[in-house]
Amino acid sequence: MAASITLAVSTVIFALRPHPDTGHLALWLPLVRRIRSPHKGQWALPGGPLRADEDLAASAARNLRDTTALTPRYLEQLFAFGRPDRSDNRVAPENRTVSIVYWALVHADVASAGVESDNVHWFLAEDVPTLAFDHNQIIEYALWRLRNKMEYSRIATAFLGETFTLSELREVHEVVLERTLDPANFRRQIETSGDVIATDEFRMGGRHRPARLYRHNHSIELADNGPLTGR
Amino acid sequence: MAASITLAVSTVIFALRPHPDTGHLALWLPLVRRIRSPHKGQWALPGGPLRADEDLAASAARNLRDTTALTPRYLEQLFAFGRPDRSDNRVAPENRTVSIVYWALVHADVASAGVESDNVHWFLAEDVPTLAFDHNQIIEYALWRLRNKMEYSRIATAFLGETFTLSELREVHEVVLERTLDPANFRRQIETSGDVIATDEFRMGGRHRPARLYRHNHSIELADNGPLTGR
DNA sequence: CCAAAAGTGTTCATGGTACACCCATGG
DNA sequence: CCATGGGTGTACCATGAACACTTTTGG
Repeated sequence: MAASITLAVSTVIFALRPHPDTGHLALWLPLVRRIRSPHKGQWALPGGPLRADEDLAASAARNLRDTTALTPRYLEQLFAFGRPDRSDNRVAPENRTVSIVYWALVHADVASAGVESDNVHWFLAEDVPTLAFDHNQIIEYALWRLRNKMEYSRIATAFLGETFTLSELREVHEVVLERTLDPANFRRQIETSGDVIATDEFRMGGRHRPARLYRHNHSIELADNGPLTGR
Repeated sequence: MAASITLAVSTVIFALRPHPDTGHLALWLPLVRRIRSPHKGQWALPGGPLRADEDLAASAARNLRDTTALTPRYLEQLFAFGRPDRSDNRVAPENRTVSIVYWALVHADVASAGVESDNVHWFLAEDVPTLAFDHNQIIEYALWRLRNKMEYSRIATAFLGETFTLSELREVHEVVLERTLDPANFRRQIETSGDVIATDEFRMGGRHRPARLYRHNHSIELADNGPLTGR
């Protein structure tokens, strides 16, 4: 029997939701339970074979929609993983899988939290179990890319709604980067970057001065991917 | 007949050699002539199908060795290109190819220049002809990544031999970035980065003060690819 | 001595960091 | 009134850009 190579697309999906213990925002990601061998029953990244007439990014977006019922606010190719031994398939060792992995940011509102089922579960990024295949390493790499991009692009707004306060935007940075940021300096950096636009509205209700709402500047791409923009 | 997806690996290979007109260094890359349909006779990136038991990076290195008889000084995955229509194959429209593209830097010494044949030819990066498939766009993207990485990593040394002067290193940056750099400031930036180590030797022979030779610091990776290092 | 590149010193602008301080709201 | 986060001002420091200047070779 001839050896065959299967091409699959998987997606690492990130969202911010409150931490169950502290109540502060935390990074979450959804995983799916494998329903067949190999690694049947283990948790894994959402994904599946690339369809015959489907673009790579479209396949990632479809997997994302199927598992979370959400639309990605940001979607980018992460890496193609193809070590011959990564499938670890004792059943058919002459077959291997090459996975083209995307990573996505979604805005997880309350509604989307209810999409969980027995086979789909959201995990804290800091508390991911042992996964099928090399998916733990893939998530590590996706986290590294997310943190890198958080520092020199405007992807943070993808976690938020249409309008947001600068405190909310700062909290996104703080949660992802795992360090506190000076509110005064953060404000100035964001304001001079031109990435956000001030509105006339304010977030009222706190026991403190109302915070101005901003919206993000749609005329600027979330991240500069050079000649690949829009691909 | 069922639709099938072919998985191929291609490589964008960069080297620096003198420009035929000006004599200054310039960016070159080797292309191969396609010997079969589609696009038979046109120039294209070196590459081919992934072998059954071959790692992705190993496949790229093999393509590189076959076309240039060289070993890559730097090799990194660029992107996976998979638009369903990118093959433009009128013969078998139900088949498509997904290409995982790598990019490489090689040190092109005199010997390697003789490896050209009727089916392998080095082109100036600024003067690449119309290529098969979407390979022109792929090269544009590889150039963008090369220029980006040149500014915040130490890949420039991959173009040079074991020892080099700071002028030579600066010229690599200048040619790739297409702008001149202040020699005094460049020197200080490189020296404080710790990327290179001064030797006791000097490059003699010019009608000017001899230049100290440096070698690169092997204890630092050429580029920080995070958890993917060594993969 | 001159030309040319190697190498050093100094100044200035910019951008980030630390932190003091005032503002506006709810309670 | 107080507590709390929103928002402003300012001083300091590190980094990089610009450029004058000295050094060492070959011719």
